[in-house]
Amino acid sequence: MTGAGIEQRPTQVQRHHYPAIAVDMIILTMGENDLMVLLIQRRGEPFAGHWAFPGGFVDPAESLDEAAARELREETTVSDVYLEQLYTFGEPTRDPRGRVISVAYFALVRQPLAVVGGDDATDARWFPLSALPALAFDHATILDYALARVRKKIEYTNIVYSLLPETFTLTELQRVYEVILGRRIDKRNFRKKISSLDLVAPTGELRRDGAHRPAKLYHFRSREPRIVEIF
Amino acid sequence: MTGAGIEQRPTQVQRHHYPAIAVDMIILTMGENDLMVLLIQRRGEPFAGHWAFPGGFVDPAESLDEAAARELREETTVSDVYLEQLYTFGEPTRDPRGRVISVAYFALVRQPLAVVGGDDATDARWFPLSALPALAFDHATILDYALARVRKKIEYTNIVYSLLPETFTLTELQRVYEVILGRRIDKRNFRKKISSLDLVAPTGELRRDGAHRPAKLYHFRSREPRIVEIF
DNA sequence: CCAAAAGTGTTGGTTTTACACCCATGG
DNA sequence: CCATGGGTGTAAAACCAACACTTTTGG
Repeated sequence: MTGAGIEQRPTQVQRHHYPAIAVDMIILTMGENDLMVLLIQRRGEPFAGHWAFPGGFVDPAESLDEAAARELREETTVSDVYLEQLYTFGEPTRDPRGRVISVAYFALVRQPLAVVGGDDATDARWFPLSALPALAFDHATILDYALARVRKKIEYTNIVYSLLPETFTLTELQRVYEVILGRRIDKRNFRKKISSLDLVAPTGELRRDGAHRPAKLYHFRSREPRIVEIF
Repeated sequence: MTGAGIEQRPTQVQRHHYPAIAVDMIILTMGENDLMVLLIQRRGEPFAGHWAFPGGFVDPAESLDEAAARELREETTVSDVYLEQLYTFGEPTRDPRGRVISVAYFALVRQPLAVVGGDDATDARWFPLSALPALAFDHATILDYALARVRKKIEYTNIVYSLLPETFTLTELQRVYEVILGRRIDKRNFRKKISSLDLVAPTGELRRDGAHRPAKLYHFRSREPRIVEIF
């Protein structure tokens, strides 16, 4: 054994054999019929041509949350983002170049957020979950974690606000739940539930689009994350 | 910016400015009227005399899970433990000696597990949550995370099995839920719920202790972690 | 006038909560 | 025979799931 107990940490932090620490960002948004995830195509080895989550190393003076927020800013224009630490992946062999421990974060962002042009023309694209390309490293596993977390969390918090624009229709709201939970929801039951929770309020506006009755627009009463039992 | 995108990792992992990676173990067990947490008293600075979670650095060749399991073995004799990664804490200043990123794990263990005599007479003790000593570093924050996770998780999984001996009474089982959730539960409703879930089965034995009707003993049908909606 | 999506209530079944007394034992 | 904790059922309320038609509009 190597000496248990935090009290046995060296007085000065040593300078070798330490793994590198990266953050990887699972950035999700709503597509038409699917969640979309932002991926970057790798040019060099290993995994050249495969797609990976945006991410990068943690700077010496920044916290993990700050590193994640920075990486997010570098990829998208942010507003009303929901950002949460997901899990830390540290298999010794997950990066063939050397030991890299990755603290994964997931972010839920509003759709119209343009992908920021990579500073070096890296090819960044949104992919629907139903048509993912080959992922680099252990990123397929990481994505599984992220989706499990989001599916669970959407049921007992109000974080859907981060996936919707300022105003939206109840049908659009319902669609978000259906896409993430992967099942149809009864329209009447859904509206009854939502209105009993006081999460949203009508703006008074209508949206008219197409040959049918216009839809009332709603907005979230609060865009702060909050625990609310929804399903 | 420092160069976004995982594809820009250096070909060889560099050897400096990397933080140290530790695991910290929040080891919980059932006490009489409270959850208990295992703590180790620090001798040296910083935080001399304060108490801290057991933990230590991650070895170059081991995964995070392996490091956590090793630290757990070094502190307790293990059997039927539930072990799960909790969260990663990486504030740059959380350890005054230098940057240490701590991947926290929590473990739920059976009570009679003796604390292994520290290899160097470190003072390790169980503390009830209601009477904690001063904690070192950011360990009070970490404990809050752990408790929130355990409280949530106990409601939708069967992980209580890890806190109870092979056989137990329904009253003992109920007590675990009451202590962790911090509220009283109606005995009849609790038994109705538990028996509807098929989590436990009677062994046929009775336990007689004291001047009252003996209690039927039960055991868990399965001691594998499983998702079960309990409350 | 037709097609399309928006909007709206009721009923039956299930689940949850509240609540009080008898049982078996040891001393 | 008494004190102790073990064990059991029922009724009301809340919640959830299933289900179909009318409204408003644009073309």
